[in-house]
Amino acid sequence: MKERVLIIDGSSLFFRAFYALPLLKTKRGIYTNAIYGFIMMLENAIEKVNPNYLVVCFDMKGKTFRNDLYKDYKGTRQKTPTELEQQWPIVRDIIDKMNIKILESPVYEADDIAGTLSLTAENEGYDSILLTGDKDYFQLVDKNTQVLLTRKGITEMDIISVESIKEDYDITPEEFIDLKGLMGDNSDNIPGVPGIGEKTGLKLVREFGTIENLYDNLDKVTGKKLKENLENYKTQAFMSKKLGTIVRNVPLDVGIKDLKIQERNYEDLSNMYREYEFNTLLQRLPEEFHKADIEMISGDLIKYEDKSLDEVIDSIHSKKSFAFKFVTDGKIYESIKPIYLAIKVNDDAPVILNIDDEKTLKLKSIFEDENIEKIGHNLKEDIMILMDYEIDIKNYTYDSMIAEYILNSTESNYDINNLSNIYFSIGYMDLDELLGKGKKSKKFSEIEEDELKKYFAFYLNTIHNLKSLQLEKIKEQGMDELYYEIELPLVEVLSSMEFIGIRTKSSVLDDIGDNLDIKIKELEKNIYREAGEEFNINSPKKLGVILFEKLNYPVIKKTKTGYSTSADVLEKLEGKGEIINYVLEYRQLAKLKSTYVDGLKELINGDTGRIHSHFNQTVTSTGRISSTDPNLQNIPIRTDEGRLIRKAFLASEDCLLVDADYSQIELRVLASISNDKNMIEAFDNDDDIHRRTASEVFGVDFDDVTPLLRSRAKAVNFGIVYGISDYGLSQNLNIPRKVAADYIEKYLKHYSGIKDYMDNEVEKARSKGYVETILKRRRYIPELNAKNYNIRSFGERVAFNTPIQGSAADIIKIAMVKVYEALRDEKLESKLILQIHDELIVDAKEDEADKVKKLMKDIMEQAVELKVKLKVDMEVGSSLYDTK
DNA sequence: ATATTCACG
DNA sequence: ACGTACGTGAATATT
Repeated sequence: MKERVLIIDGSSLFFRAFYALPLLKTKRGIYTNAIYGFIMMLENAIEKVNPNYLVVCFDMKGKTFRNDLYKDYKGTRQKTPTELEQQWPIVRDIIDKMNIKILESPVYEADDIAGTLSLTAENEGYDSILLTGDKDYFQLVDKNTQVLLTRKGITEMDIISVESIKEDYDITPEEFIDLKGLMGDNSDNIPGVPGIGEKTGLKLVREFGTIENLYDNLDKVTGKKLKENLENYKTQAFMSKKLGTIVRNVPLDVGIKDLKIQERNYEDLSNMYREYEFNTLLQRLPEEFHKADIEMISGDLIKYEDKSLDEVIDSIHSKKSFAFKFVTDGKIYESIKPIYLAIKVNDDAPVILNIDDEKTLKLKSIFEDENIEKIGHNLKEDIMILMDYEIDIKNYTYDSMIAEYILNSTESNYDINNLSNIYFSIGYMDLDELLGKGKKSKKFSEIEEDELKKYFAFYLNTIHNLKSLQLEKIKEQGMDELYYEIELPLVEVLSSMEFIGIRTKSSVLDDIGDNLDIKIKELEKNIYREAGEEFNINSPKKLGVILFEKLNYPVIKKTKTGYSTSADVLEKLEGKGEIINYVLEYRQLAKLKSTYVDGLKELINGDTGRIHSHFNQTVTSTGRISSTDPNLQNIPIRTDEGRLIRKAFLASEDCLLVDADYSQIELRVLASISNDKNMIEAFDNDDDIHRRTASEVFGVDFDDVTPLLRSRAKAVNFGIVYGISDYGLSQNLNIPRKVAADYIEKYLKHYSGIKDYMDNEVEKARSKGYVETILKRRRYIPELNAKNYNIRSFGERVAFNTPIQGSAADIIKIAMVKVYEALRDEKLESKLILQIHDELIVDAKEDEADKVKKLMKDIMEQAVELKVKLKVDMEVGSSLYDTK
């Protein structure tokens, strides 16, 4: 039997796959339907044909020689949808990893290359099979050449041979060229002869064979109109035939022998199939390349060993690397004492040890050994525990939670079980499943030991399996610096901030609370009096009824469930009755009392007298840090009454708080990345940026800018960063929409670089699927492809806001790591304790304060080199109230 | 569990 | 013609 060559019309198959399947999307928001369909069709064809040689031909973008013949060739083609465009590089990558050759040409199309190869194959004594969704290929069929035509869906294919063509059409394969010359082709915009479709075309070809013969015998054609059209469109018919003829002598620098089927790169394929969630394809790979699944089935993934601490220590010394997790009883921050330590040394099965203070301290030298590598998941928890034992961890090189966050900052859950699902399409158990939820939840010490050990075996095995996958991706995406220089060292910085906390005096809060209570009671009375009845002021529903039904205030905005009573609505009703002001003030004070007085008091740690807020490194989609329990990043400052709360946050004994605040960091970042000359100049001059904006946008002299104009300009500056709309600005400033639109227009004229930047960034996001910060932190934006206008618009705003907010986050994170390291290296006792997005606060020993102040300012201003200077304002005081 | 409101950058 | 500014977390009411 002859050897077979399978020639794939890649472009045709790719389009076919895209439209045959629903728009599939990965958990990360990458579209994959065309890729998946393509690979499935490819695999099915390979299975069916069992070829010895294999090649994929693609069309390249842009004009081909056919456009020289006829300038409108393919002129009616629509622009490729971006959902498809994005899948293009990925499918090529997969074909590469399959070690299949890709052929393409800037002059010829895929069918010309395919036609040339099939002819070459025939001449050299092979059979060839052409896989395509395009009937034009029928002209290539002969006794050694068949076409595999994709039918509906992605699994069905028809075999087209000389015989089947004869049977179905009663013409020869070559005659398809003539048929096309007469019929034309809508999709390629080939004109043909008007009035001739498939039926007439076939009749003519059956009777006359070639177009040349047809025109030689035109008198024999029956039908007046038909004859007339043939006469009138003769040149067009011949040109159409030429356009429809597949070229079979394309110069190629490969022979059939070069297309021999090669061993695939299974390792890479398995990674890619996982990434794109092609589970069926993953299962078809040889066993060893979907190991986690196999491990799970065989139970290896949850298998642990029982060894003594000494045995584990010995093996760590010989292997120099281990994954670990401390198990504390109940929630980690309630009780910091570990009861178990799970350790997995290299490939060995995990060991889950019962542990106490003495045993933990026995490991001190190992954790502090620079030559022993430590890896884990959510290491912040573990580092805090180590800090409690005064163990100073060295050489931690991998945290799977952090790694996943920089690979995809929009994931909602970074638990180990979820990562296992994402990467290995297999899960074992959630923490909630192990401990139970709500009232019935258990502590770790109450869990049956085998169950607990299985869970942590799974935990550590998964960390181990994830490591190379994630680190390779990080490297590929150019994020090594972000990961190794910023995010990873930051884990220790946040551990320390959380561990140390901030001194908080509850008596100050008590006093403020008592004061608030009096005022709140008074306001309550006034509100009830105005309303003429008592009701729950805290219920927007009931308040709405009182205001908009009983008192007949005009309804300005509605929510999904009823009337909106938010502050911006109430402010528009101001001056129309005392009750509005009472409600606004009541709301403000009630918020202070419940969230900031009562809420904060609960969270002062009884042992330390300090608040240990949690700084989360994997929450925001832009790269910022978030703070919870309590949120120390939203302590009141904008109103005088709220600001008093800050008197409760104090420097430690014999200490001062040193507060360093980046001035206008987001606008500076914007000036730099947009390269807007005007805004850069403003910062170079050290101008008051809002004043300068006001002067330019409102056309007044710099010195004549009034406070009102300045504050409006300030709102415009903020609006721009957020992705402004005229409506949004008009609402914010309470001005007519037309006026707002005018402001924006003037703004973008003066800062034209910013306009260009916005457009470019959205375009980049559309073609790549993501945007990047200055440190290559990524955010994927699948919303840009949404059909819904609102969602898509959101995507556009996110596309240019994220690089700004995210780059600012990058900068302060760099500063945090450097400040932390400098304080440690200079052997200072002062500690970094807070970060509030553009602000760092150090609890400094009184005699170190000056040194700390200088060190912080220098580090922060030099954190990165932008096109504008970074400016930091410093304040020192005994409380957070005094530093502002 | 979800919606509303409001505190911050 | 559409519906409207980025990123968070906490308290409260309501389903």
